[in-house]
Amino acid sequence: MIKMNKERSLSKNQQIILDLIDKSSEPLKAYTILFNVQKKGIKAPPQVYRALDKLVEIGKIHKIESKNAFVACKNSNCEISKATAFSICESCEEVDEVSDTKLSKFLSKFNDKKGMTFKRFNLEFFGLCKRCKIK
Amino acid sequence: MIKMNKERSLSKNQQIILDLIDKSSEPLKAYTILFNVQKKGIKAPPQVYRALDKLVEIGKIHKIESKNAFVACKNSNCEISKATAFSICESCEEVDEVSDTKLSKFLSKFNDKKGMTFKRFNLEFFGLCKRCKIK
DNA sequence: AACAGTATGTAATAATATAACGTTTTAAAG
DNA sequence: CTTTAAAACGTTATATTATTACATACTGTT
Ligand SMILES: [Zn+2]
Ligand SMILES: [Zn+2]
Ligand SMILES: [Zn+2]
Ligand SMILES: [Zn+2]
Repeated sequence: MIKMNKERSLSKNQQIILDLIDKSSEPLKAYTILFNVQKKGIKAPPQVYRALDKLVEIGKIHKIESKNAFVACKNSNCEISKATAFSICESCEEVDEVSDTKLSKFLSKFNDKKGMTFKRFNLEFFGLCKRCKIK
Repeated sequence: MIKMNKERSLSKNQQIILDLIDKSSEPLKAYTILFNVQKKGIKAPPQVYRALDKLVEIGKIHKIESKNAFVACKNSNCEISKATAFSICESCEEVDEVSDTKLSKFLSKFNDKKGMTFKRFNLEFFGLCKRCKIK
């Protein structure tokens, strides 16, 4: 069985939730999402979490683990959720997806001494953004 | 109780919880810890979380963000919670602290294009460990 | 039409984490 | 030895994040 459809079409709930995350300037938490889509008929946590799981799986969004929050992938050529890196400002909480070829190459090629095979990584940098440094 | 160097001495609860994490072969979750120290008089979540927060702060343990679990630092020369990297087996869930000079140098020197100053990073690699690859 | 896979709606509950108190211990200064 | 401030403690309640379980409906393929 070969799957050919490259451009999977999203389901209704998936699209609603992706739209919300996409237009947000900051990472959104699951229950913030829930609150904001209740008027569209998504009323319960499992509906949100199921859509989030799928969107993460297909690489449309990423989870910021240290914040339990979700951002849209800004990086259309980013390998599907396999190699993610973020910069997080500890003052204003701004989150950006880092896309740096050297960085992702270095990490994708990185080999463990213990013979482990890496299929995926997630990297979170913390610090102060340009604006917050000035203050 | 031995403390001969100028290291900060831990409080009673901190020591109990560090001991438990230290002798565990796997990351421990907060409520697993709570359950296991109740016989020692630690009865409520805040007691556990307070000790965990402090232990993370002083670098004795690290939080595995993708698992909401805690491991002891195996790397006595690791910069205090500033530069952490872990390998996580997706099959057996084994977690190891990666200590690789090239990796930590590369990441500590990494500079954002947007002018952000990084003070800290956390990296989590996912894949299959040696044993799980064979199966 | 039959089937398999995916998605949905809903209720209940589990798991993770913090707020808000007041009290006690610790360590350092006077 | 007192005073004092910071850190740690104990306790109750509550907030936040995430999953289980089950019944139903939609999707595309044979
Ligand atoms: Zn991305
Ligand atoms: Zn900032
Ligand atoms: Zn360490
Ligand atoms: Zn394994």
